[in-house]
Amino acid sequence: MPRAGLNAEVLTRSAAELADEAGLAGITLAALARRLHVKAPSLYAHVSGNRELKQRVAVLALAETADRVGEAVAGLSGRAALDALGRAYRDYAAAHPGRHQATTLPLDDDVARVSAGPRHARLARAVLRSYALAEPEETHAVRLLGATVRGWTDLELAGGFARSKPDAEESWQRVVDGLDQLFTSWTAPAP
Amino acid sequence: MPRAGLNAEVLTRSAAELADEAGLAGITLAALARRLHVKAPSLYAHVSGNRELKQRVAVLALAETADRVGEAVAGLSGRAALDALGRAYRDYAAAHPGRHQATTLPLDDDVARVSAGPRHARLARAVLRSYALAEPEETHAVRLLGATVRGWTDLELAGGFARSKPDAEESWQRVVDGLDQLFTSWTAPAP
DNA sequence: GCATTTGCCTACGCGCCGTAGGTAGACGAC
DNA sequence: GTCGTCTACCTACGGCGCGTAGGCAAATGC
Repeated sequence: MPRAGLNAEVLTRSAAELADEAGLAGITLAALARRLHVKAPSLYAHVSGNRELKQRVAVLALAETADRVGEAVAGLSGRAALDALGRAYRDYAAAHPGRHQATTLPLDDDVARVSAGPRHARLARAVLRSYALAEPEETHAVRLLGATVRGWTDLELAGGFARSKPDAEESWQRVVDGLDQLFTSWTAPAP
Repeated sequence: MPRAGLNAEVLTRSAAELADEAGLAGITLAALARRLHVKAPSLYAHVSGNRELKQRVAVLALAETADRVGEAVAGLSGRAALDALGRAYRDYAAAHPGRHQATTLPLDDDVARVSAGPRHARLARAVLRSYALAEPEETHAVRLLGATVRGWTDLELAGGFARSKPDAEESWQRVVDGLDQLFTSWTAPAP
């Protein structure tokens, strides 16, 4: 029998494709083995099990989104940067629903440490830089932006906007307008 | 053997407790049967299977949150209503993480129709009424509010704010300030 | 008190998980 | 080149959750 040339990297990429086709729950050692024309127990030589596999997909997805967001916002500031950042997240989730779902898994601490999570925070901060908010206000703004983009993406992916009237895209533009306006006039807390 | 007095209602409540203790994936016919001191196949007399069980928990959770939010915002308007609405969601998710998670399941169309989903939309609309936005701007604002609250809740539950410096509560207050300010000065789109 | 309905049971087959232990391909030593 | 050694992949197995089939006994109707 020839060797299949497996390793954790190949398994992770294949598992990510599986997730995009069949959802996060579709990440299964058995399904992965079928896809790679290998028997399931062989996979345990490369990953410790189902849990690790999913975490690896999550880490991959976080890195890929960070890459895309980074490219999307490069050279932009203000409203255009907000739009580009949100759009990058939305587009990635639409193109790779399974990976996006993996993104919402709670990561083990040691995994989280090597993930692109902090990069996402830095990207949001970079986008907000043009609004020149002083700390701790910038952190509050980063959190608002993060929550809104994430919530929007999840709702859109779940079809929450598909059945009601105004187009999701139209609403998105107004939301970006709103956030831009808000960050522009963001003030320190009332005493 | 005495009868256990099971029905779909009892099963759903028990499954919801199970979810809060062990996560959404902890909703298992086998675990539910153990908890009810019954054998697993007996449960199929009351629910069609695992999928229906989870959907029932989701419907229950949606109804419970809508109840809480409704009580929380009663008699309030403006910033206080925004704060109360968000807090009701956050508190519910913190107290019932499994049920909250169930809330994010995509529901079958017929299940969605009998769920409290529309009630949530009406509550958001009611909270925004005091800002007197004309359509379609109110719808955009409802979506922004929904996305932000949902994203915030998920991030907080996932521990996203626990490891970094400013308190989640402090940020939340500033976010509510921001949303209040935004909705107050919300304008029609530039031509 | 008997028939029917209904609730819970045992028995079973399937699929996925993860472990144990075996075998054969790749690879360096000489 | 042949001989270990390592490593990649294998078969075999036990465990558990799902869901179906079919049986018996408790509740219910007449």
